[in-house]
Amino acid sequence: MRDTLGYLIGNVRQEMLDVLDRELAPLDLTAAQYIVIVALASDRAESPKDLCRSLQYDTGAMTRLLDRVESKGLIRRLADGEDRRCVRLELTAAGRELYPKLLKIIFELNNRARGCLTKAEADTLEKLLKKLLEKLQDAT
Amino acid sequence: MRDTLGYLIGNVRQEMLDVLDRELAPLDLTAAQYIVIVALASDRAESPKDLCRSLQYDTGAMTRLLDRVESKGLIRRLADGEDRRCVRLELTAAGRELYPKLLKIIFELNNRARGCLTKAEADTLEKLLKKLLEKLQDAT
DNA sequence: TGACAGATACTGCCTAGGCAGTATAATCCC
DNA sequence: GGGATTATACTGCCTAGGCAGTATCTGTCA
Repeated sequence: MRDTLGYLIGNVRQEMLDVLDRELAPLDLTAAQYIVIVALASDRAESPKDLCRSLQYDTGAMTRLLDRVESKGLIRRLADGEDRRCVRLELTAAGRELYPKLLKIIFELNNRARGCLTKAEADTLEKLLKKLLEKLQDAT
Repeated sequence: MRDTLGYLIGNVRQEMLDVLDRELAPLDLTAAQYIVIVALASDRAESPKDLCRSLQYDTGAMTRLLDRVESKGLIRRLADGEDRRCVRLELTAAGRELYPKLLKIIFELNNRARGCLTKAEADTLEKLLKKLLEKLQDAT
């Protein structure tokens, strides 16, 4: 039972998430909020719609997540000139300032995890996870 | 970024959790609740204390999780004769009935995941996840 | 014995995600 | 053009987990 892939993956994720939350705490950010900042800063999203799609996130949950990030003064909601249903998101100066720090944290967390294994093992793990993810998504 | 171990693991977990929730829905159970039933039925816990320890779960969250499971008539809270701070948990008949069905679901989910890979790959993945989990936990 | 430390379960308050329903806007199609 | 469908963001209600504080109980040790 404890050897189940689901069990192992769940626990590894929890360990990594704990580390991430600890790194983010001094910045007064949570793991969920950090993803929003990174997605906006790296130009991979500029609206709630984009975020929901790329993160496969519930739209209701996203509304509230953005409320929290906005109330911290890290993003702004603007009207979309083209489509009045949409909201356009913009990082504030404070939000932009966080980005390099967040990149550093991601980078170090990844290194820390990979450092638990040999280079060959880490590469193999990455390859197997990618394959598993792909096949699981296909099955849907 | 999307090649990060953390990102991959998070996504694989989400996919597996989605499948699990879909399997459990007909039984009117969630993933969190199913773990409680299995732990009690397999004699790996008989109190909130045991559950919190083995699942590394917050005691407040556990109280409320048990509330929900109890309100579904699957478990009972009893007084512990030895230590009056403690609560003893017991499956009801309805709770016990679920157990074999849950085992089947776990078994099939694990097979489904492993079936996405070759036998050798699945074994390697399991081994690497175990190693990673162990090292990460040591680092704490 | 009696104060004190620790354990146990619980509560309140926070973040977080999912689902269903709603209001508004855009688009499609007749 | 106008009605139906779809898209977008949002709200309410649910489950869920973490942290801090509390009441009660156990065990220790001075």
